[in-house]
Amino acid sequence: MTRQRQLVLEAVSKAGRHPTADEVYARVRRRLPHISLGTVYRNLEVMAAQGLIQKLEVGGTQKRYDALTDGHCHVRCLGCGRVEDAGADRVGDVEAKAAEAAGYEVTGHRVEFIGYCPRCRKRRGAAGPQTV
Amino acid sequence: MTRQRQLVLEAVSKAGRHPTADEVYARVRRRLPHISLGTVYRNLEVMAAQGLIQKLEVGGTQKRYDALTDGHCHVRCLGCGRVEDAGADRVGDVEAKAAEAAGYEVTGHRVEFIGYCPRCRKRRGAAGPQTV
DNA sequence: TTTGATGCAAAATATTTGCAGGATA
DNA sequence: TATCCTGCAAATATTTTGCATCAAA
Repeated sequence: MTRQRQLVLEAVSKAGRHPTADEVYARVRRRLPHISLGTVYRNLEVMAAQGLIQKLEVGGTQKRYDALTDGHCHVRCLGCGRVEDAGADRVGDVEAKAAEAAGYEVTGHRVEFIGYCPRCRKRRGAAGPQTV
Repeated sequence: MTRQRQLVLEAVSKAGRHPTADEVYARVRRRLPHISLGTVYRNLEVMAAQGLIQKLEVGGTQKRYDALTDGHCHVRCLGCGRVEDAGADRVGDVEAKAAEAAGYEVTGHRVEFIGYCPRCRKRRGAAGPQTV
């Protein structure tokens, strides 16, 4: 755990609203002006693999990172692209639950399951689940 | 509806498993060798805006396109990246429903709601929902 | 003739990687 | 010393855009 990695982790936690890599980069540079974007990406990748943070990929052109690693839901705004948390993991009536979240006008939702297809299940041994 | 657009639409339908833009490009080129990748992207964009197809953005580095425009669920393989359909729109017990789907070993799921945040709701008038 | 679509190439965006040097154990 | 990490720069990968031309209404 180098100083760089420590600061990247802190930035992801403190940035709050699911920062993108360049938001993390900007935040870390306030304290470590010479850190490189490559280092930020590498550390985000390493910590996501360790489960310290979560890689989101919720749509839009950039990936986002999250300090909360449980599988909670998100709301994404079609207007400005912001992503916010949206309640419990297990969802009953998804649309209704979503509507509660922060006054959003919900136009839809998307559920994606993640795992291994039959072919990949055979191919891999006891390897742990990869990051998303 | 030009011949190019027609063929792009056909390619998305026939490719079946949520093709990426370059898969669509490759497929259309079999019948129209001089079509450009730019044209493919432009037509995918136009048709997604019209609701003829759906832009998926389910994670990974590339966007995917789908001829089915209802909000069904997907399973994505962490090993090979493939994306498949996974049952009904409204999900009761998401993990269980997903497990049914095509023998996947499901390691998690992700729910994303899409819509407009309070600020953007104010800003926009009667404009229809944008594509995802 | 006006409008919109195309092909091509270049630009923009986001992320990854090679490499030489540096820090750490 | 051996190992892992860094900064920098260059390379990749994906998507978008400018522009001259083309096709159709």
